[in-house]
Amino acid sequence: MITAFENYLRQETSLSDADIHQISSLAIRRKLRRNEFLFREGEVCRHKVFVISGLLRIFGMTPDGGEHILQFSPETTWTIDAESYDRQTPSIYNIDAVEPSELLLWTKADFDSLLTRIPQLKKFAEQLISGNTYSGRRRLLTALSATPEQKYEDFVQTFPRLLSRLPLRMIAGYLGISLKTLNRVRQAQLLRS
Amino acid sequence: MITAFENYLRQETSLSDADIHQISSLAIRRKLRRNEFLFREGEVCRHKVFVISGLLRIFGMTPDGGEHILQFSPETTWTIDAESYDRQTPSIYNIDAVEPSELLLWTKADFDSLLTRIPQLKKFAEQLISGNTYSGRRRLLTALSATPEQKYEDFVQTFPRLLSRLPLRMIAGYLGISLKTLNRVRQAQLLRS
DNA sequence: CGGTCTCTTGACGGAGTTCAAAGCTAGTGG
DNA sequence: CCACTAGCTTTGAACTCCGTCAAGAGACCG
Repeated sequence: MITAFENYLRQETSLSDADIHQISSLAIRRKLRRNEFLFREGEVCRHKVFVISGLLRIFGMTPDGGEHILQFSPETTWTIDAESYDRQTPSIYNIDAVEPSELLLWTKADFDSLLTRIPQLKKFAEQLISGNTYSGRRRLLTALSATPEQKYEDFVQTFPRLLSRLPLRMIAGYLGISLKTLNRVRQAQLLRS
Repeated sequence: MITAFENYLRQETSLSDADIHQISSLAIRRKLRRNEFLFREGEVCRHKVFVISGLLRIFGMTPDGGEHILQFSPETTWTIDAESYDRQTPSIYNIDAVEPSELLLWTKADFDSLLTRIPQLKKFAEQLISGNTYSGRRRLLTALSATPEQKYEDFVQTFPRLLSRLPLRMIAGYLGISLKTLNRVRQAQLLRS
């Protein structure tokens, strides 16, 4: 469990074993069942979250119950509502588990102290945040300009691994199209091949 | 011109006059005419940009010539393709001037050295970047979930000052709807009041 | 003063949404 | 481990709303 996280750090960073140990020693373990919420809109996001196994999603809800998904977080990725976490203000998003998941959590206080003590960790964290910002921007452009076909094609290219793990209605909720349209697109794609 | 920038820094930060002077002494002045490009997709974004006066936009182009606008930058704001700037890779976006504009530019080398020399500037820059990321995320949610009416209403609330300065086709390009639909929405809104 | 860009409007076509029903799958609980 | 059920997928029909095409009037700039 924890070793999965430590291996991840060894692979992705050049942190020392001592540092890695220090980081994971402050982690809180947590499991989520399928469909269980990590937190709901209105609450404050109090933890950094690393997904060891499983799959989370962060999404917003419309008054009529529609779910619009901003991001999926499969194993060996981080997730969080950065805005709520940084400012400690109520979040407008929800996070729940698409699959049964194992998580590591850090309180903001703990993680902040790690960031000051381990500059290399800070640099790594900043890289991750930047990458997230960039892909968010690309995604906004796609949302504004692409047809449903292009959106789906884009999704398949970007997340081939997730395709089989997600209910179609979530893919639709991620792409911002209706389930019906998603089916049409997939139908058309089958005929082409 | 430059004083406008220095006043901005005095107001928004607690930087010393010496620091402020150091920052502005490395700035390059630049003017853009209406519709003039700051850079085009395929080029590398080599400068930090502060808008003293005027109005810029950053946008992506579709093969058929459609312009999809990611962000407007009026006076006393910063703009940039962060992804291209940070990694020094070709950008997929364009930046041009909606109005005649006066800019300050810093090369990446110069600005990086300022960031190391003036920690407070670094902190300020990080705040700006975060804020940008957060609003980008909120915007993605809107793009995915809102109706044209809601998108327009949202725009009016968020940028009341920009409304009269922008051609309608750019507002449409920002909201991801057609000019025709935008007109319909505005028509309906007139009738309601 | 000419020309380009902008805004507005109309008609039309079609793509996407909504509603509904049916069969199937997979997760749950006994 | 099996049976049941809730949820998922697929499909159809009808409709709505948005986009495309087109034309004309007006505003602004050079």
